[in-house]
Amino acid sequence: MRPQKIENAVLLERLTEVFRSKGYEGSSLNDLATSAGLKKASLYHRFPGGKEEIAAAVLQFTEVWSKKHVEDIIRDTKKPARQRLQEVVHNIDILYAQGEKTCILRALSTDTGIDSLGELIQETMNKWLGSFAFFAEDIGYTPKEATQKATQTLINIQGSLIISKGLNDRRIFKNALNSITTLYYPIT
Amino acid sequence: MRPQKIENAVLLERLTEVFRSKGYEGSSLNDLATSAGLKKASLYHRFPGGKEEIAAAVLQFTEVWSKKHVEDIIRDTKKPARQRLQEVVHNIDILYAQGEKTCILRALSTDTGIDSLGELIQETMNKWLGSFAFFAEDIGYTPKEATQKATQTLINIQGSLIISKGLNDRRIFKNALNSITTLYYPIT
DNA sequence: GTCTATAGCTAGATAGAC
DNA sequence: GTCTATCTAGCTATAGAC
Repeated sequence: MRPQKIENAVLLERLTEVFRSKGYEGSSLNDLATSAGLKKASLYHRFPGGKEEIAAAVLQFTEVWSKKHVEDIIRDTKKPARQRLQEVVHNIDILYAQGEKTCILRALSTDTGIDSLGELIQETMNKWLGSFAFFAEDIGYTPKEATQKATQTLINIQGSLIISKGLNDRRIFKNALNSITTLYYPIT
Repeated sequence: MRPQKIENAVLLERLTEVFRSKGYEGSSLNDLATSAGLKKASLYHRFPGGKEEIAAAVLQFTEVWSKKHVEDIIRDTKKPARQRLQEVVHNIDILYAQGEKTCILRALSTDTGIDSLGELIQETMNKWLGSFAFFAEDIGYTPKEATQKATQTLINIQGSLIISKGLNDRRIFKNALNSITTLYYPIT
């Protein structure tokens, strides 16, 4: 029972970064271990299920982050609506480092062929969708409109991240983030 | 000088499918060779540069496809504008198999670390962007508006592919494709 | 809990027969 | 041009010392 060299939250953050930038197959256990500041065997001690379990843990960690920085904020009806949206958009901006970093859900959605990962991805995406739809209904849109706006929000985020990186122009991500606000509060 | 077992275009189509579904690192040379109906060594004969050259060839093949099925059509001012847009949207629907298949540009944009691939991806995305912007200007939008609409078009396509797959709901892709038309021809 | 050492395998890549 | 056979390096994963 030695002391843990790296705290769990920090460990998961570091592991997330590796998967994010290299994808599932592109991230070797050596990559993961090195970035974490541990040796391969130590990673296996923490995650006996190996790479698959690490990826699952990373996705669960993402879900926890999302609950705190997206869901809980946007559903907190005690705060003014506009402020809630603004805060969440700001957190998303930080999450993706102004468009520099890709989405972990996307990075782990290709290849693999591991069903459990797909389910975790779907779970988190659904929670984002539900949260934005809740928000839209809260400020007066019909359920149908709300779902449409929430869907468009996710599309704008994911799409702009890809186009931003592909065209190597981070302004595209920035503009897309701004467009989220006008999606809910149109300039008439 | 034996006869070629598989024609070049067919070969590239098959190789594209592998990279598309498994990504760069996730696609082994055995995967690629098997799907192509050749042995590894034969692939090396066709692509001496190995996996990297195969990926580059696949991206160039994509560029040729795009010129024929997107650029040339949407820029053909002899045809009515609405019809051109409709044809291109239809081709995109087929390209992504109604949202079932991912984008090869996206699949090859993660990991790798091979600069030349990123440049090819950027090239193709830029051509799509330029084509849709040309179209928007052609039907009366200002250059600035045109660029915005073209960008939003690419965002909607890429974003809806990801969200569609992530939430396992192909209607999201279908709706996004429909929204492209209203983006250029708003229902006032 | 972390480490070194290593097993067993598959990856990308090449040599040479036909 | 395609194939079988093979090399080496890197992969995932485990055993066992501390």
